[in-house]
Amino acid sequence: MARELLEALDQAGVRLTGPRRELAALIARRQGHFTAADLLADAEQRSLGIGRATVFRLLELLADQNLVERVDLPDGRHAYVPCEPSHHHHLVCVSCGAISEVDDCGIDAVTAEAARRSGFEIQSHRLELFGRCPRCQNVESRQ
Amino acid sequence: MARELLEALDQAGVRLTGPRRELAALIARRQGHFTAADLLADAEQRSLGIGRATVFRLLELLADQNLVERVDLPDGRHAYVPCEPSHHHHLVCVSCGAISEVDDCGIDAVTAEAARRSGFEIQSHRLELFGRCPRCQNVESRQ
DNA sequence: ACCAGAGTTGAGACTAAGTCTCAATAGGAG
DNA sequence: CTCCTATTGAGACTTAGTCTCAACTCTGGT
Repeated sequence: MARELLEALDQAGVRLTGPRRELAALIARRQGHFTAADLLADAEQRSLGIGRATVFRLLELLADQNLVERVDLPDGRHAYVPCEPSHHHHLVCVSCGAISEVDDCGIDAVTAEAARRSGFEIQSHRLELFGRCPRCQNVESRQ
Repeated sequence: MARELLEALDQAGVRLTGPRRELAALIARRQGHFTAADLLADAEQRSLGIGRATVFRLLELLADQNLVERVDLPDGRHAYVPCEPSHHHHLVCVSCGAISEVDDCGIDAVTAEAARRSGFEIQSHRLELFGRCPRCQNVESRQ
């Protein structure tokens, strides 16, 4: 998956530098969401000597390319989720942080209805679903 | 509207102190969303001598009572919206910040479908719609 | 293989957002 | 009115993110 990220960055016309390769690898080995601080900690732990600014800059780049999406967790923190560049939404497991992608199953009808009632011209929307993933449900029911 | 906030706080069993009354009034006179910094600036401008911590504490209280909802703006900032305590979503005008409430017109079907497909047990969701309110549409079309 | 120059980098200062602590204060129940 | 406790403001502190700048390193052209 690190490869995909790098290819997409290459497509975007930016340089494939050492730090970017390393960060791409770190992102790839993470599952579910992660925060900028997580990435920074990973890099630090491996003594990669990557600066704070570089991490934020890469995340911004990836977000611009829709390779990563910013998700606002219920507790107010910001997390990032590596994902497909197409429009979709996320299901976030509140126990383990696993992420599942959801495509637009009917949300457009909801936004259209809201637009009709309110008179707003809707430009974008954000839907985030929080719950427990199948694995965490199993773990809990076994206890 | 300040009165409603205070009554609700009273119901919640907390003290109706001076700072809380003043902040409630400030919130009431704001339209649309506002950030903690906005409130703080309001208070400062009027030399109310209200501390930063008090503002955040009140917002937390109000959020607990669902009298105010936290909205994550597209630019990543956190804003608050005074609103009805029932479950609903917000339409945010990206030009002027006006807020309109939207009740659940069909979103439950979407979450149910997402749950079915993914196996997640969905506990909560957040839907935010961004666009231009009727007034801002008019203003722009007149220019 | 080399070079030049533009894009990128890390360090660290800086800002903004939010939390925490603690002594002083002020609601409000009785 | 009194007393107890919730609440307060100040300010230190933490965390998230941005900015600047000199040094470095990709990469396309030769």
